Amino acid sequence: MLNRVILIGRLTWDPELRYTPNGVAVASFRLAVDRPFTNQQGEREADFIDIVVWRQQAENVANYLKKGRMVAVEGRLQVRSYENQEGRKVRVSEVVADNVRFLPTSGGSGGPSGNPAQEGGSGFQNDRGSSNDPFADDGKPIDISDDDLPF
Amino acid sequence: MLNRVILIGRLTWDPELRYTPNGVAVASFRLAVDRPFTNQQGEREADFIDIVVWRQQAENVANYLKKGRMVAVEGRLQVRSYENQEGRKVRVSEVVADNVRFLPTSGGSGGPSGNPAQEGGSGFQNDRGSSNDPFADDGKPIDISDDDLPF
Amino acid sequence: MLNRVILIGRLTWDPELRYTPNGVAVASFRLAVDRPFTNQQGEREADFIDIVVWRQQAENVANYLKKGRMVAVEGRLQVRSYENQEGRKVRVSEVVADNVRFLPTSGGSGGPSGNPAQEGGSGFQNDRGSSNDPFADDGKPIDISDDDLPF
Amino acid sequence: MLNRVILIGRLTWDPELRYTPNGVAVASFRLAVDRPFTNQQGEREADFIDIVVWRQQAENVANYLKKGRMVAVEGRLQVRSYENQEGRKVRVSEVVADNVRFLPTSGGSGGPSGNPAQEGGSGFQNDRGSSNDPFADDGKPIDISDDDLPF
DNA sequence: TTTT
DNA sequence: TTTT
Repeated sequence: MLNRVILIGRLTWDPELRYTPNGVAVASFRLAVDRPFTNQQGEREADFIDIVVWRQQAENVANYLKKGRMVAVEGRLQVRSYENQEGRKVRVSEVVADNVRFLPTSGGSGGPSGNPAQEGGSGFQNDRGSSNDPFADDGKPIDISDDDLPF
Repeated sequence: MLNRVILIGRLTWDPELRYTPNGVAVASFRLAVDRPFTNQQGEREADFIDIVVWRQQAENVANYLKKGRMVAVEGRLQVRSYENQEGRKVRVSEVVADNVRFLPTSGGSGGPSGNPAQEGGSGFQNDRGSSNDPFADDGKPIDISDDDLPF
Repeated sequence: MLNRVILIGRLTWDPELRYTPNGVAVASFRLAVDRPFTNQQGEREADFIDIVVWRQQAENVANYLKKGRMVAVEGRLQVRSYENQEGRKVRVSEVVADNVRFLPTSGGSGGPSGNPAQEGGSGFQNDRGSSNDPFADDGKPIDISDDDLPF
Repeated sequence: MLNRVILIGRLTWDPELRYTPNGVAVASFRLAVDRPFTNQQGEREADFIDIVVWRQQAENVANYLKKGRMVAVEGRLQVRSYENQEGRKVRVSEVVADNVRFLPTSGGSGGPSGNPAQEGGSGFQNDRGSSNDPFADDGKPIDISDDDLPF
């Protein structure tokens, strides 16, 4: 009923382009997506996720993406099932993308491109002037309080 | 019951950092998120979306992000409502982020960082070899066919 | 560059259907989406989020949805800005839906429809047989261990 | 770097509950998620997606969910890889859920629970009154026009 | 075959 | 093993 996947990761190798008998382009590539935590050995692992993309975006992917490039992918998770030569059922999972956004691969301006290590917050209170709400397009002074804490 | 927002965009100005009376850090910034289509004048518009982030990530955002930097944001859409000085009800919408990923801002290696213009596909069929399924880790030859077209 | 919103909530009133001068249908409704936590008074609040949907789905929404019905909505967050009669800039946020799924409103079979209260886990270990991986379609015995803990 | 999956589907069988050696609960189940289109034979297929959930939510899932129940799942897509007894590399994909919402299974009030069939829109223009913007909490009359069409 |  |  609803099936949505959004990923940001890097291509583990160059994309592969093929065509259906009717001439419809389909590109496939594998994405390394870093896990948000480290394992018990303190190493950061990744999930290696197969992506399929069709038609014009397949051509773009094949023409412009290379191993190591970073992309954002939107799509749905598809699971295909078949029997292999030994009669074993094999399940293949892949993300069928309807949107692949090419992202810059290494930063030029503006500081580090990765997230900084998690360090402790200062805990000091900001002594600021009249308006506490940077989004207020209206006169009301809104004081932020610990009531607003979302977690 | 379920409320999930995922955005990629650029900061329209430097983030602002404040603290609650209890010393909890909260950062806010505005994101320009390009729309996926052009308007009737052929111009690409953007949505300007306010983001709020708390605690350690607020400190990181304030320390490392600047106007123009690109980020991926995950969070929930929050709508607050209040009466302004003229007694009008004002609604404020913002994304309360639980995850802000810093992205590289401009590409070095590996080709263009934006998506290429949408041009027509070739329509020619690929003369491909033995394996039709780039993901197959098994012997079965799978022919892609137009049956697999997802849209 | 990427803008995706996914919501599950209930309509706060019946949808409203209108048409553009060119006869294109557009439906709008407001969704109450419960927050995932309670406020400091122990009450569960909700975000009230405006949804817009176009064309055929607008007609379906107008024909079949009523106040109180539960839906899943996929779309993008749009922020429009204009000046009101007093010359104040007003920002309007809404989710432009490309997919509205109608969900059953109250449970028949199979137990409670809401989530149960959070109670403590038992902590007892399961004494089971050979295969530890319910998804294994292969012979390898996979032992789950605390290494697999994702959080 | 970013890995988010959101699904709505039905359990294909009762969930299975296990515990790690340290007594941490882990539940697993399979979800049938209908595809948004029909295949060339006009049949609606589904993807069968494995879900894993940990700790307290695992206990809740095991206690309250049964085959056929509808749920919304939020999580990340995980791909594990191992060698089976024949020395073949097997890849296992599953969604590690951090949020499982129980949904009502069959509708009581309020009309049909599935989406209606896609029929043609009327194309007639609405003869509407004073307010054009159902969301306007302000004086400005906003005329919707075909410029607003998002797709 | 596994990205940075 | 495959939901409605």
